Amino acid sequence: MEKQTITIYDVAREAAVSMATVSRVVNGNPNVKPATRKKVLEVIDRLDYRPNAVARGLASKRTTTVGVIIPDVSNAYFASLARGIDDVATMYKYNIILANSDGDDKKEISVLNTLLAKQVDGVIFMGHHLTEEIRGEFSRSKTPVVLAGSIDPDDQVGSVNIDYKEATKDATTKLIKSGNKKVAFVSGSLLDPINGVYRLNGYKEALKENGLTFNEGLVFESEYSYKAGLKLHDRMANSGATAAVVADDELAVGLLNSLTDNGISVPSEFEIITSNNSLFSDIARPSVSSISQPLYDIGAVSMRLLTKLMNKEDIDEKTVILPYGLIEKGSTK
Amino acid sequence: MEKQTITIYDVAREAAVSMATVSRVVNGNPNVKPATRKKVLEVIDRLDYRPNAVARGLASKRTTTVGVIIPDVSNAYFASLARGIDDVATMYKYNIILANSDGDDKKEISVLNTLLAKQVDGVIFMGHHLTEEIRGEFSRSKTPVVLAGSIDPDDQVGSVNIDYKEATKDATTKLIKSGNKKVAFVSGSLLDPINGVYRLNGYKEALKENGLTFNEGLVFESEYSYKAGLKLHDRMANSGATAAVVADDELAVGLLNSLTDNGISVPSEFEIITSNNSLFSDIARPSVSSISQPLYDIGAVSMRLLTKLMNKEDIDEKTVILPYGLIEKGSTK
DNA sequence: ATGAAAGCGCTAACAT
DNA sequence: ATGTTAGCGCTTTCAT
Repeated sequence: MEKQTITIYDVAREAAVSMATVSRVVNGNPNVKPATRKKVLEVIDRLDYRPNAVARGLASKRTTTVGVIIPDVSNAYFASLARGIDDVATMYKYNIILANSDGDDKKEISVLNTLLAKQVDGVIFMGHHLTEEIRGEFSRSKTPVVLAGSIDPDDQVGSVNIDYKEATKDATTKLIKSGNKKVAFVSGSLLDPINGVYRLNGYKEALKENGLTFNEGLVFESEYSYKAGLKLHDRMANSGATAAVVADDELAVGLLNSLTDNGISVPSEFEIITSNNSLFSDIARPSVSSISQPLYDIGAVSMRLLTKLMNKEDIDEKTVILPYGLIEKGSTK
Repeated sequence: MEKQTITIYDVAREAAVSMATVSRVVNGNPNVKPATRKKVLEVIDRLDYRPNAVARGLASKRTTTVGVIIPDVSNAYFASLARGIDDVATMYKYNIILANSDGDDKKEISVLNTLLAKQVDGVIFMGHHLTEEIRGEFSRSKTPVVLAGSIDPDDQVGSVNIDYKEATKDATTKLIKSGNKKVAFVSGSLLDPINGVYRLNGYKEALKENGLTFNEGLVFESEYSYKAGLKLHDRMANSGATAAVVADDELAVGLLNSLTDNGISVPSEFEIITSNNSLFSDIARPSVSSISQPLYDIGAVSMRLLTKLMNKEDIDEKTVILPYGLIEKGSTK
């Protein structure tokens, strides 16, 4: 019992038509007489014929598959984006090949190359720091690319984000207005322009507009993890900060728990605003006030944008900025 | 500037060899004279040739792509499995097509069919209730299937899990030993054999061995979500339970927070043991004691098993049971 | 060790 | 409306 596959040819023979007609029926081409269509469909059903997408891809040069490069699916932030991407992909009859990169430059390149070898029709890239090398690969290839939740300093490819600068500015301002003179800025690598440029600038602007001077000692660069947050406590205490804007929820909750566990009361003695409004921020006690990002939508809109690019449709604006919010919960006064 | 692709033919011409030889070089076939190999590799490099995986797939009938059916990537439990799957897939030069099913029977079938149409070499399935229909599809297809964190009552396909029954029994026993006479069993749909058969039986055995009688009123069937957990409070209070074994961390933390918010002290007045030992259980205050499952490994081992199946290697045992643990944290005495 | 040639299963002109 | 016929880019016998 070998894996005997039924091909378009078998269907054509059984239905006494040409393969072209079968192909037309399968592809919904209107140029088929209803009676013929019916006959062909019956045979397809009877033979349980399933078009071979690989052959199709080779002949048509379209695979209806897009590549998704993600730092880590098991990270809640990216997983939300991925879910939005897949839902819209499905809606437009695409499948996604998901590839984890760990944000590693080399892996990103190698993964992109295998994706291109597989002839994906488009690529959605999520990452932190967009290296020159990967940007080179993007422009060398004719395959459309969209960045989801990631910034291209040169706007060469499509991208979907929120206005990180304004969001951080809002959060910082709120903290200052409530009386904090020393607000810490806690983020991931400053090499990521989202942190080092947008968020940091928003933070600085807020300080400036409120007559506070920027203090290097209040800038904390950290890994995005709960454990890293727990470790922040000592340095935070020494800095004299009484509040913090944090770029990541795990990090924020780690900081929160380490403060609380050390007898510092949040929000009365220390206020925190985080950035992703994830379940982590709701679960924590107190719950953590947060910027709210439409993560699912960022993914969904990225994929939608990519479908347009793949279709060579006219794009009004390939740099999309989605709205954000500021949710006040228990970690602010 | 059209997307002018260079093919194996271009390389063959430039290197003054046949396509067959280029193919051999690309595929690492040893039957090539070193000098020839070198010459070909130079041309490949110069022309920046990249083998077309689709053509390759059509000719060889292997796509080096596996399909992964997942209820929801944005769920931490499944995301961890997915990460393990992808890492091992990458290790063995496979890519994964990830498809969300929402655990919906219809979607599972349709997604499986598009995956098979794309000629994936294998499928990893994660789901709750394995319907007869999908099991039928599995057996009709010659494509190997492995279940990750999901049970096939008939053991027809490969699967990787922990011993849910023993784990639940251990957790329940611990709760009983610490003095609780009424321990609630909180899980997702009992239609999922993991819940309705394994976990529930483990729970019942623990009761029995400790001289307690099973009480229907202590069985809570719920959605796996934080919100659903929050809503459990009233029913839980009325049931008279003073402890609970919970099948999902979000659910457990929801229950925990609702109890705490209502003035019930955990663990002194109510004890909780959850099942996934995820970050949620660490973040919560008190942190939640938990069964620990090697989620990443379940994914990794599933994929490893699938590679063997795809390779038609001999399998010692296609039903793999991985070890679990019991981590005592703040929600138990 | 290398080449020639026949597909793989389908789409897409081009005819009719 | 339907059929014919080239490919798509590669792997894989089978020769040599």
